Amino acid sequence: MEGKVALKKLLQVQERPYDNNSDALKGTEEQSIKHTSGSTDHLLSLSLNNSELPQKKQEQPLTQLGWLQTKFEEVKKENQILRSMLNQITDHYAVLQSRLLLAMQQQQLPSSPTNNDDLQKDNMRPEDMEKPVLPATWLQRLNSGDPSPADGSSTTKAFAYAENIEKNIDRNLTSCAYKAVEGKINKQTIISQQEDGASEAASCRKARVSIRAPSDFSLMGDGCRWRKYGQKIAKGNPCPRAYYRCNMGTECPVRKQVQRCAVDETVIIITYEGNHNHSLPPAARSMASTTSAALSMFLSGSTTSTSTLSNYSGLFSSSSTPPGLATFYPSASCPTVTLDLTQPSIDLLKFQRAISSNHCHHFPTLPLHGYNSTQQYSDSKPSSTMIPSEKTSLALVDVVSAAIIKDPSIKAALDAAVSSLITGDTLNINN
DNA sequence: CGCATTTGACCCGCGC
DNA sequence: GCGCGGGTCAAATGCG
Repeated sequence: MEGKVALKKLLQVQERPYDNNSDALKGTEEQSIKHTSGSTDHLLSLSLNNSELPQKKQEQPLTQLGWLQTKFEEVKKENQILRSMLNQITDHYAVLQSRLLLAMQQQQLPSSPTNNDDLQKDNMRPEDMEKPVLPATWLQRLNSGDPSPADGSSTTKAFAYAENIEKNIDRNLTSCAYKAVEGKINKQTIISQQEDGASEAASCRKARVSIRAPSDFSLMGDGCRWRKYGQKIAKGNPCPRAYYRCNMGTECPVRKQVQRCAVDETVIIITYEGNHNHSLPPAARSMASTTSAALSMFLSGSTTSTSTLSNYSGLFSSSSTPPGLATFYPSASCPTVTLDLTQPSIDLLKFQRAISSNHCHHFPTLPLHGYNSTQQYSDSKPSSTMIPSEKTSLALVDVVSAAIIKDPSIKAALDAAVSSLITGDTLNINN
């Protein structure tokens, strides 16, 4: 799974149109990365551009052989570097995935030492927290400016591109986690307002992850095959709600509902329930585009406070109230985390700090290799309005995690939604 | 003809 | 116990 995602990213290096930031492999040599199906043993192959060969081949056939051998060695080394990159990406994806899960599960461990540490982290300088952190070996290569034995340009660009990939993976994972956590925070607020938190949690049947998205979002496939098995007009919404069942795996339990928003028909609400029992295929590019665009939207704009989110009480917010980035709706039978892809932006940094500070202390053996998720994004400026208080956020993370532990189905549903989002974005890193 | 979708009937949980 | 509403089933229908 992790390997496939990482590989897909590298494959995209070869396939996607180049732009000024990611023309990683543009140059005289065109590298192609192939992999054997069902295996993590990736074969890196090379094809040489004919323009490299011209007069030498005719005028100096003997030196041509030597030149080719030299070139072959150079490319061989470069391929080794690329292979190393692939492994790095695979490892990092696994780490990021672990981090997401750990953030949800940290509640299981004692929290006393964490709080002080978290407070200390609160006092860290922003520049410390925002400094991009890459794996040691990766950083070493980037800092040395080396890796290519030839001209260095293509591989260096490849590293830059891979760095960008990593940022996007991290961004999306933490975004989704943030949304889930903030949604849970909001759930907690609502529950406390109702003074019925315990009974609500006990009555939870299945947890869901709901995604608000622009209507064109629904036109895109999300990489899964869905079979429609029902349609119903729900109370309070003239638009019918369609019920779909995942048709890919045998007896896949994942279901989704698709419905237009009652107050804004340009918005659709996709609700995922359950967890896929099969591997997900490469998502359709169109879906990836839309997902990426949606992610970009909420990653790059204004912010929403938890207190604002807590004002939501209806199943879906009305047009008169701004949609929440992540909201937890305590509906009658099941809790629903709503990820709002119709609204731009969240502040990733603070959440990343919260997550990383918590899990790092709870799981000291986690193989982070000095890596943490705090990265600096040019389009994601820290904002004090995102969360009323970072201490509040950290405390709420604990509260939230407890709810997730109480209801594991939340994680399953979140997994399904996150998988879709991540799968989609991996094909459109630099869009 | 096979498959997907539609749609009314039915089931189930919840509140009164 | 009853009614309501969400969710699911399965026969009917449509489509390629």
